[in-house]
Amino acid sequence: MSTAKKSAVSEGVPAEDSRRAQLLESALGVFARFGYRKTSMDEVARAANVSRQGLYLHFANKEDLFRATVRHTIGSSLADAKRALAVEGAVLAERLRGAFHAWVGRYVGRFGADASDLMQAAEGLLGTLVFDQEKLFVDAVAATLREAGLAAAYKPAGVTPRQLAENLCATARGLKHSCDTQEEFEEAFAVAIRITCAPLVQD
Amino acid sequence: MSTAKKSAVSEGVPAEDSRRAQLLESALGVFARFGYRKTSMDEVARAANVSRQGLYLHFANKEDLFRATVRHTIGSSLADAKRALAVEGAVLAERLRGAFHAWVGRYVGRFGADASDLMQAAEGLLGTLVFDQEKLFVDAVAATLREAGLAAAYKPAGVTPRQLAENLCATARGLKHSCDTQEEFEEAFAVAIRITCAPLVQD
DNA sequence: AATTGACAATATGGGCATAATTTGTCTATT
DNA sequence: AATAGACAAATTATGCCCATATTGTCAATT
Repeated sequence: MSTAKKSAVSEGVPAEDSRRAQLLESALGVFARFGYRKTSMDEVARAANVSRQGLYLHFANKEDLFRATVRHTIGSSLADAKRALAVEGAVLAERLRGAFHAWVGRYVGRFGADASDLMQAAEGLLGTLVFDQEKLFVDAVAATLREAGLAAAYKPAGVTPRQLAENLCATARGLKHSCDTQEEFEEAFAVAIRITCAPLVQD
Repeated sequence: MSTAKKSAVSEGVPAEDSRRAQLLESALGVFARFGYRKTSMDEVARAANVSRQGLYLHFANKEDLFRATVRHTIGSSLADAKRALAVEGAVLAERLRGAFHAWVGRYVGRFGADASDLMQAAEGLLGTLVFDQEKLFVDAVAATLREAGLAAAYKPAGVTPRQLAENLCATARGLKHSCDTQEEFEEAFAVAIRITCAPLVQD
């Protein structure tokens, strides 16, 4: 569907797509601060250093902009998370740290009080996409835990890798609500990882 | 301060205090469903099967009723939790299950959409009481974990009993937000306990 | 100790007109 | 490809009035 121009650059990424990505990053910042309802196209345009009409040149309307923002954000979050999980030569704990940083930690402390309508808007405009992507994230974490040998370590306790992954997600969710800053979150979640990976520590 | 009447009963609990406790239990149900703002004294009175004036006979006003409700609820939650942690002849996992049931699980699924102002009201009318009690809960859990020998098991991983306790609290917080029913919460938290207690399982 | 009925003072919610903002779409221009 | 200016339509915020609900406190009663 996308009009594939010939302006492909060294990286293999069309210039227009990286431009679009810049706009979406700016939009994410504004949506996170003000929520869907209280975010105006003008505010997004100013945050992205473009004119309001420049926004409409890339996105049909506010709904379209929001859909694209969520898709881009959650898509790159999942991609970054999977990349972190696959890093060669890193111990499990470090890979988990990177994955959960990409998936949640990166966004802790960036949401304002009016942002409580974001989930509702996302569900209304994108259906089960967020939920689906979250399931894929859990899948990826569970697979990594299994390959790292945690399945055997937790077998006696009757806990599956999937349950370990879901438990880490639940902990991250809780910390997201109780931590004010990103640093606080990362530090507390590092503990959660040490706890989960404890059976791997040779003593 | 309390006018100690001579109507002490078999249990050693004055009849008026158990009456008061009944009123507070009813009040908790209403506050949980409707929040502080949208709860009326009339609603509480009807839920407790007393007249509205009967309520004012026990509590000076709505603020007083709310303060007493929060104090009673959080106080008995902490007491029940400590009791569960001290149960003789129960394994650690079972004691933790009881403690977190008394502290959080018991209340999962009982809060309505309008209840989001409860924390704010509690902070405004009771200061740091809720926060303080939560700290005491963490202390109690941490002490139990230490006595159960988890400190030694997690020493190699560099995790203290207090960090284990705080991590369990974070997980409980996350599950509270993602679980719709109490059963769902208890089941998921049982997994969290198995993970935390895994080092104790002899294999 | 608790209930009923009643009361004034206050708080809250709905409706409505108006002002202000925002949206989406034009043009003309660089 | 992007900007600026302008525009009508739609949405949202604001102030006000009024009806209703709620609060806190009476006195009378069981």
